[in-house]
Amino acid sequence: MPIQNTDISRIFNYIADLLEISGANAFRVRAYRNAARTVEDQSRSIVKMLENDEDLAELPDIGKDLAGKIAEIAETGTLEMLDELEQEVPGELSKLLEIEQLGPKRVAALYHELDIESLEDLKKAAESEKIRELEGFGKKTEQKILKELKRVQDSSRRTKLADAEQIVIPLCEYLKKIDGVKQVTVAGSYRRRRETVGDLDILVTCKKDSPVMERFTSYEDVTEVIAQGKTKSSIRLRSGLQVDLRVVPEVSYGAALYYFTGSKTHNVAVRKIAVKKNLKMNEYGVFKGQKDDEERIAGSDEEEVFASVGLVFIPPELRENRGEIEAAQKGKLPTLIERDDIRGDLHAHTHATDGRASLQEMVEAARSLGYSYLAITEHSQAVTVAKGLNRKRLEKQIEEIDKLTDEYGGFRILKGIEVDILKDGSLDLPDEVLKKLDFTICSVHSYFNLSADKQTERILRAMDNPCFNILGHPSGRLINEREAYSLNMEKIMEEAKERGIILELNAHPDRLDLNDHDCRMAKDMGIKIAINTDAHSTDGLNHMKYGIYQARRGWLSKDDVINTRRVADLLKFFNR
DNA sequence: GCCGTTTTCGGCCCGACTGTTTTCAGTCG
Repeated sequence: MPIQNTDISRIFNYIADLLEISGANAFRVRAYRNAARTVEDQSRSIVKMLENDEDLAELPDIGKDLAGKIAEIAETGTLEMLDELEQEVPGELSKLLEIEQLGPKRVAALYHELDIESLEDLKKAAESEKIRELEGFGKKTEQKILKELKRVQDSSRRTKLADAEQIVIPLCEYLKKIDGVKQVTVAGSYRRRRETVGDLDILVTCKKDSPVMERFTSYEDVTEVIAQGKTKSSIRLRSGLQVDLRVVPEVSYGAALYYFTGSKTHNVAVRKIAVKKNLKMNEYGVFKGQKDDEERIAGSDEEEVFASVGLVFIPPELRENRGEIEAAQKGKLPTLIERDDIRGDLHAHTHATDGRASLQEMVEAARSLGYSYLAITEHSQAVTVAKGLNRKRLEKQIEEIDKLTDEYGGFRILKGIEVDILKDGSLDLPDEVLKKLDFTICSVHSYFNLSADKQTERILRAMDNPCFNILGHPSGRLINEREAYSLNMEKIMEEAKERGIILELNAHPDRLDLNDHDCRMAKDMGIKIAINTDAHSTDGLNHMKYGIYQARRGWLSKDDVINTRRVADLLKFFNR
């Protein structure tokens, strides 16, 4: 198995943890974390870059030393320096940092004073009430640690965006109704539309005497009040999700929204620009001048904050420090795709297979969304659990669609199939019947555990078939449930580009497949994307927005996405 | 450990809340 970028970034983060616990210089620690981030954000394989003799020290936050360390990892899979570090600090201690309340200083104290080396040791010590005796600890901290240990075991998972939405919308409604509350906005990774959120950050502006904090911490869904102050409170909800509320002054609203939307690395990078311009930037605004004589030059809205450091507005989805700041400086930000750009959906099932609605119901639902086309794409016969269509049943559905099409003037029902890519790379239905369709989506639904080489080869062989139009949910991952199968995505994309094959961005909130990185890579390579809901019900068609969010995070414009086209232009992509 | 239009040393983002203190260190975002 070749060394992947994530292997390298994991090692760097791990080193940073251990260095932190060993009391190393904080900026040295940060250097490792910054480098980990840089490596993770590369859409190309670092090992390949090395093979091409590229100088890794030219990457941001990677200098001569870390470039050498990356080369060592690429060659040996590990680092001599790490072995030495582990002699000094037990590696298990890095896991203790995942416990809230425990940072490097406390972990070091637990190790030196109580010989705690693992989560298990920690639990024993807390249960026997030894931790409260340590200097800097106390009874409350000990109890919080026990609680945290339990929570980490129960679920350390992030919450899917769609699930967070279910929780946050009623909470915001509740907050808006409280006396004196003016604005309520969810910031953080939720506003950046990350596929999962760790916690929720809500900002409010309100009149001075508003009881918003008290009402927030007494919301009916609260199981724990983690902190409560005048401007900041944190609660935990029944779902386990943590929610932070910040009350901010109106003159600072834009600065606070910007600050708490993040991402952290984006904010840090922009604050560095501010420092260079002799400005100070924080959640209260952008300030000019020295401490005693400060002047606020921006803060009430985000545009103003951006402008104060010479940037145009950067959409929240792009704020990940992946080149958006440089693009904004040069005026080269992409015009991101919007929900209204979508003219139709190219992936839907009916109750002929595992869908819940009839053909007619699905078509009606698509029409009511304002679409001008909908493709029906059932599973093929190999997916027996979904009653996948064989040749005969597919031909029957083709007839049905033709009949229904006559009834719906102006709305186009496209004839498609989600045909299985079999283990050997052949397609699950004969070409003669596939040729009768407007297009095909080809997907992997079996043998997820092949080696990267074999899986890649399998898909490439399928792509050799001239009936192959769209690669469905390309990585196969299910968020929080199943990892993507091993795959050389870059190779797949190169070949897709060559053959005019479209990649799907499956909009189902459990899939969001392609992910944001891969969308960006596809765009950079000039590959077109279809954003599809894979709807199994009329409601399922509404998942389109999640696909749009992910597409925006992947820098996609209207032009990059084929189902923003009129049907006549769309069909040209299928070359039939 | 990285970085550089105050450039090879000396910086490196900044503020709120908590618990354990008795003025602040540690942690978090």
